[in-house]
Amino acid sequence: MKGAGRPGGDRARSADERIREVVARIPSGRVATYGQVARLAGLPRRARMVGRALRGAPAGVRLPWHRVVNAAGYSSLPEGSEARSAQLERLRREGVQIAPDGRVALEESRWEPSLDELLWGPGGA
DNA sequence: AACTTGACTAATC
DNA sequence: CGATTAGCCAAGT
Repeated sequence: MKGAGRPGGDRARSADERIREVVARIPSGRVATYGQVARLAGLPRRARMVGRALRGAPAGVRLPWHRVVNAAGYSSLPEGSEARSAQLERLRREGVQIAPDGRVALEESRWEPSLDELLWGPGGA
């Protein structure tokens, strides 16, 4: 049969799936950047794909999407949008410091997964 | 099938 | 600091 494999190789889960897994591990009170998530998901330089994955994430899949901000420390959601304020609101509630202009204190709150944390997810045990 | 968009980013000017 | 450029690539037109 011809439909044996997924395009791009079936040795791994889909990119979207891996991205979601990474985002799901970001601890409360911490934030990660799109590029960082991409890298951790094994997709270096594909930051845009992270945004696409989150945007297309079904409502049923509850992910801490609000813990992902851009490399400059700002929400990448449209300025003035409800989603944007919701994101900052949630982060604030988790204890993340946010400047008056909406910039997240990346230097202080960036998630730096330890080796243990990384091995934790995929059937680590 | 060509072209544009976009929850991005790092480098350069 | 802001503007541009180049890299990236799935989806949408």
